[in-house]
Amino acid sequence: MPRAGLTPTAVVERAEAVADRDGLEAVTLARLASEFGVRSPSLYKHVEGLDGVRRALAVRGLIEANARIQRATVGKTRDEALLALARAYWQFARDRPGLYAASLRAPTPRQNDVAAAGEALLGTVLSVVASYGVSGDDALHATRGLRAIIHGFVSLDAAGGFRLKLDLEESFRRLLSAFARDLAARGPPA
Amino acid sequence: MPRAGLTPTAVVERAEAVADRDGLEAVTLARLASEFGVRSPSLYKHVEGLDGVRRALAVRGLIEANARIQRATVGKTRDEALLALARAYWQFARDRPGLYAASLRAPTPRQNDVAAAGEALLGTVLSVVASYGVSGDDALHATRGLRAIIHGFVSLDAAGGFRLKLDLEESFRRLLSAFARDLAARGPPA
DNA sequence: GATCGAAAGCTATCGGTATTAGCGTATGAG
DNA sequence: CTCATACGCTAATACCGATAGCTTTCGATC
Repeated sequence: MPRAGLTPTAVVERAEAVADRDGLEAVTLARLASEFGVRSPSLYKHVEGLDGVRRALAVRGLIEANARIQRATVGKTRDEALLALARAYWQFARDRPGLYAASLRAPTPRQNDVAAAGEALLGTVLSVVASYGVSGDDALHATRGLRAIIHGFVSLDAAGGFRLKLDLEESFRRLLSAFARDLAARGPPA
Repeated sequence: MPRAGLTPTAVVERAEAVADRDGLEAVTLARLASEFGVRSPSLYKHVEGLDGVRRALAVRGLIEANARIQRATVGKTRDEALLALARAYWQFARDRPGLYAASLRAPTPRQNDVAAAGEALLGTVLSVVASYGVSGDDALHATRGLRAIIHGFVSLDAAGGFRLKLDLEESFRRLLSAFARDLAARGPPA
């Protein structure tokens, strides 16, 4: 019985591919094992069971989202940065639906790695908000609001919640611009 | 073997209780059967498998949310109605976490009952938006935005996404008032 | 009140999942 | 070349949903 050359990252990367192609529910140890031509118990030598795979997916999803957002917003401020952030996150959800879904299923970030990845993402959002010149509690309330808006819109879209023909981009733009106006009003007068 | 007196609604109501107490994942045919002192295959005489239970939960969740929102907004308009709607929905998610979660897992409302319940809820939201005097595409964009805001905020809260000490009510209020201001600006000058 | 058919709950079974225990072998370090 | 370790395996357990087909209960009808 030749070795399959499995590694933790190989398993998780395969899990990402399965999640993106066939949905997060399709990510099962049996499925992963079969894709590697291996029996499921063998996977336990590399990952901590199905929960371990899911946790790793969540972390990688958060990291990927953060990376995309940072790439998109670097050097930008205010409305330009806000729009870029929102678009980058939306695009992430569209490009990597399984990884995106996995990143949402990290309800109890007891695990340090999940918490760290989540906080990094939060920091990026906060810095965009801060570019409007708001600070302190204002900035924190605004960060919550921005997360809610983007998460709400993107997840409703991903779940097929918007069934009308009406232009989605336009809805998104309007929602963000209303938020941006409010944010600008809270910052310094100019 | 005496009859257990099962009915479709009895099964689904028990499923609601399990979902609210132990989470939606705990809603399993085996669990429901055991709660009724019955074997799992017996449930198939009353519901269409686990999928049937889930579908029924989704429908009942949407109906419950709609009922609460209608009760909360009746006789109100504009900001008063908007705030009441948002609060009622948030309260629903807090009071009935399992049923709330079930109402979100209706991604493909192919089933007529799910679609109908979803559209009824949508209609209620639309009527609140309409109270601002906006109509046509403006109203549809606004309805999408409002859904995104509320869904995003409430689901992030339900998932434990807001871990700071900062007052949640205040964050919610600010987010909604920014939206309301934009909405008022789109309506007739009144 | 007896009868009988439909409805309800049962057992048995199948296929799927995760997980653990413990075995044998391939592999690379020495 | 040896051998300890890492790796993949089989076997077994314990869940889960679902179907087939049997038995029993119950109520409508005569």
